[in-house]
Amino acid sequence: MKTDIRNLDLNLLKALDALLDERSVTRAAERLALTQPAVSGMLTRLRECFDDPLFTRVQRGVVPTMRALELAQPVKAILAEVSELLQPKAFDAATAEMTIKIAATDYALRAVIVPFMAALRVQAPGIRVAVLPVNNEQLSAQFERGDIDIALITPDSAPPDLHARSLYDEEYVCLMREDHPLSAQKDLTLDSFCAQDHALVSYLGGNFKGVTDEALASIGRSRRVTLSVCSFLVLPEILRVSDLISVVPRRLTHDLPGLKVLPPPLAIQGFNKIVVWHERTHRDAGHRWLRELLFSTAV
DNA sequence: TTATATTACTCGTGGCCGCA
DNA sequence: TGCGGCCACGAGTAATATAA
Repeated sequence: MKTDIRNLDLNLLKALDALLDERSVTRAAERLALTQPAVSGMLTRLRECFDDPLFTRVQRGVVPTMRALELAQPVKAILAEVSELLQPKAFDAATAEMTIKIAATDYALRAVIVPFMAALRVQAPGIRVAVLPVNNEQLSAQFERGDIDIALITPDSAPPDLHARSLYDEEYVCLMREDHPLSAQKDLTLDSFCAQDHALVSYLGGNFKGVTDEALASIGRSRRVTLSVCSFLVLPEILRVSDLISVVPRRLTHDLPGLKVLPPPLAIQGFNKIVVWHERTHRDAGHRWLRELLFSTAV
C-alpha cells in the first residue's frame, strides 16, 4: 500500500515517535500504556502507510531504517504543534486586538456601556466595541450569524437557548430640574406628583403610558404625560428647560448637573438587567474576560 | 533467552436501514 | 427527522509462535 493520509492517525504518529525513541516495541508499548501486540499492530499499519519496513528486528529490539530516521524530526514537530493546538489559548487583555458587538438600548448604553468603556480603555486599549440597537425578534438569529456577541436586555425578552447572567436590579426615581417648584419638597407627595405634567421614554416611540401609569392605576390614580420621547439621552436636556418631571431608572441620574432626584411617591416595579450571550462565544477566553469586566463595572 | 509477530477473540464505534 | 436495531470493521488484549 502506498502512503495514504487517510490510513494515518495521530495515534500511529505517537507510536512511531515512541518507537523511534525507545527502539523497542515492548518499551514503546509501556510508554503508550498499550500492550506489545497492540504496538506491533500499529507498526504494521505504519509500514503500510509509509511503504517501508521502518524498523528491522535485531537481537534486543528494533532499529530504524533510513526512512524512519528521516521521519523522526517531522513527526516530533507535528506532535508538538498538535499538543499546542489543544492547549487553551491564553488571553492577554493589554495586547488583545478584537471587536466585540454589543446589542444595547440607549438606557444600557449609558448605565452599562459607559462605565464598561472607561475600564476597557485602560485595561484593553486594542479592543474595539460596536454598540447596536436591540432587536428582540431577531436576537437568536443575530447571535447565530455572529452579528452580535453580547446583548443587554431584560429577562422577559431573553431567548431560552442563550447563556444569561443577571447584571443588577434597577429601580425608578423621579427626575426634575434643580429649581423646579416641586424640588423644594423633602418628600414628593402623590397629589403634587399626579398634578404635574410628565415626560416619559417610550422605546418603540409614541406610547404615553408606562410602568408608572400601571402603578398609579393600581391605586386608582393617574397622571398626565405630555411628552413621549424614544431616547433616554435627550430627556435631561428637556427636563432642564421645562417644568416637566420624569420617572427614570436610577442609574441614568448619575452626573446630571442642574437636575434633582427625588424618590417617587408610590411603589413602582423596577426591572432586572441581564447579559446574554451565545454558546459560540461561551468558552472563548477573550469573550469571557470581556463579560467579567462587564459584570465588574456594572454596579 | 528475549523480544517481535501472529492468531483468535472481544469490544466499541459508525454506517445503514426501517419505523414511528 | 429522530430513534433503535443490526451489522461490519477496526483496534485492543491474551495466548502463542517465531526470529535474532
